[in-house]
Amino acid sequence: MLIKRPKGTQDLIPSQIHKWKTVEGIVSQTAEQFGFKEIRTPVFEDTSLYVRSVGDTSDVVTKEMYTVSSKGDDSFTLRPEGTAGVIRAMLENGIMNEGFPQKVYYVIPCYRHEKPQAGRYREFRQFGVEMVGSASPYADAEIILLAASVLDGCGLDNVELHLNSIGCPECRSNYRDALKRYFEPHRSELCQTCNERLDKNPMRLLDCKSPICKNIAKDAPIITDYLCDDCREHFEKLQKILDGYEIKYALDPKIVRGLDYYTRTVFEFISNDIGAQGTVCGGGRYDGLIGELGGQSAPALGFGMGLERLILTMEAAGCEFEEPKTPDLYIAPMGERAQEKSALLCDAVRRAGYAAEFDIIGRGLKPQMRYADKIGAKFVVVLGDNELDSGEAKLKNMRTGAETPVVLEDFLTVFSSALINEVFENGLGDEIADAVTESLGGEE
RNA sequence: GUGGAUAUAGCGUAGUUGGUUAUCGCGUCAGAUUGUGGUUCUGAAGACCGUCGGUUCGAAUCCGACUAUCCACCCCA
Repeated sequence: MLIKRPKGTQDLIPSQIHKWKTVEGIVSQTAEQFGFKEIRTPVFEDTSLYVRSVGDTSDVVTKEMYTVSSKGDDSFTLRPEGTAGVIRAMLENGIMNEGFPQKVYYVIPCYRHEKPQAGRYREFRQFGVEMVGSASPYADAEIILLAASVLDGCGLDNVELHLNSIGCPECRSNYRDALKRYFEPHRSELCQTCNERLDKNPMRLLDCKSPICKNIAKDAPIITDYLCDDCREHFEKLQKILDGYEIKYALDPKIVRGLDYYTRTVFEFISNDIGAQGTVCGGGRYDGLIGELGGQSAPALGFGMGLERLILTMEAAGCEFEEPKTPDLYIAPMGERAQEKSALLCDAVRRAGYAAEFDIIGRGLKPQMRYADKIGAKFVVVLGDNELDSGEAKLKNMRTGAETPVVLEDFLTVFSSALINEVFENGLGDEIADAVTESLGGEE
């Protein structure tokens, strides 16, 4: 019986990996364009870090964490999200003292013990960014613009931005009171979980899917009517900035993040093409978190983007992924003597910086040619007794079928010039030429 | 944690009211006269029909339990 992978995990196999590389490339390039630097932190952290940041009543902390105790009394938890660990690392390494703003990004696996479903895994990969030190709505806009640029760079244009402000702690307590006043008379009609929510976290009531609760919640007060002057001003300014960028968004009072640390701006990018778990990106501002974690209080914000959901969305939209690189040369030896020579030639070609392979399972010529074709080799050279004796071989261009004679002594020189010609004949030369003229601002 | 669906070679599938060597496609491997790929043709390997138990002369097919996967609730990326 074969051992199978743990529930909710997935293998990123060679035939799929180019999708990941494509997305990881877009994501990190865009982040760096915006001035964000990569950070890498441990996969596990002290359990109390998540209890304090994500919130001890949140679902993530109460029932989804992978917590282990190592020798002794320590309790560690596989990170369920990126922000807490990154902020911890920035504090611990004194990065906040190097001046504001501080901007970091990361591409990391996260772990949550949930029931797997389309777009939801127990191990999932997340691209995230955090920005510390700016309370300005321009910072909120930067973060949202960065997320939008990533989605755009992936070729996605049908992912909707939902935007809301949940205010500061003061606005929110006013709002909670208002909600309680509104829902209290309907208490007996609400579903059981909503009854509990009414006492613990009335904002969650707005999210209930039960038709009865939904109907009652329809006329409930909305948060944006309860924002204090500062919070309202911040939110309005953010909308103006986004309008200036011509970024489309929908004001959505139902966006209530499940992680406790959020304040003011919260947003989600939602796809309708990948099933029930459509939130591709979620984030917002968390001005209170750094103080909560024992640092000197500073405004901050960020987002997390689910890479598997991003890829699912791209697949649904028929987006293109980077093609995997193919070998420049395949060497087809025939016989023992030729294989020795092929090994050495292959090594020389690789040292010159090219991707090359030669037969290592002793196949006949025909299967080797098939193999060379399958792996997409650009050139093939056959080495047999004839070639070794005469010191001369034929270099075959696999796209055109043309063969050029090569003296083995000069193989590298001939091969590299053939490869350059191939790049131009194959049309890539035109692309390069176009790119050059475009960058010079020329017409044609 | 709560529902619903599904389970046949590496992948995708057929299998009629239970009947003997379990389909087909892709992929893999090998051939189609001398040492050259993509197309075509031929052939081969590859499945204890998810697991265990039951009904029956006989089960991939019917029944039960279990397991796994998928989808939805919930929650979130």
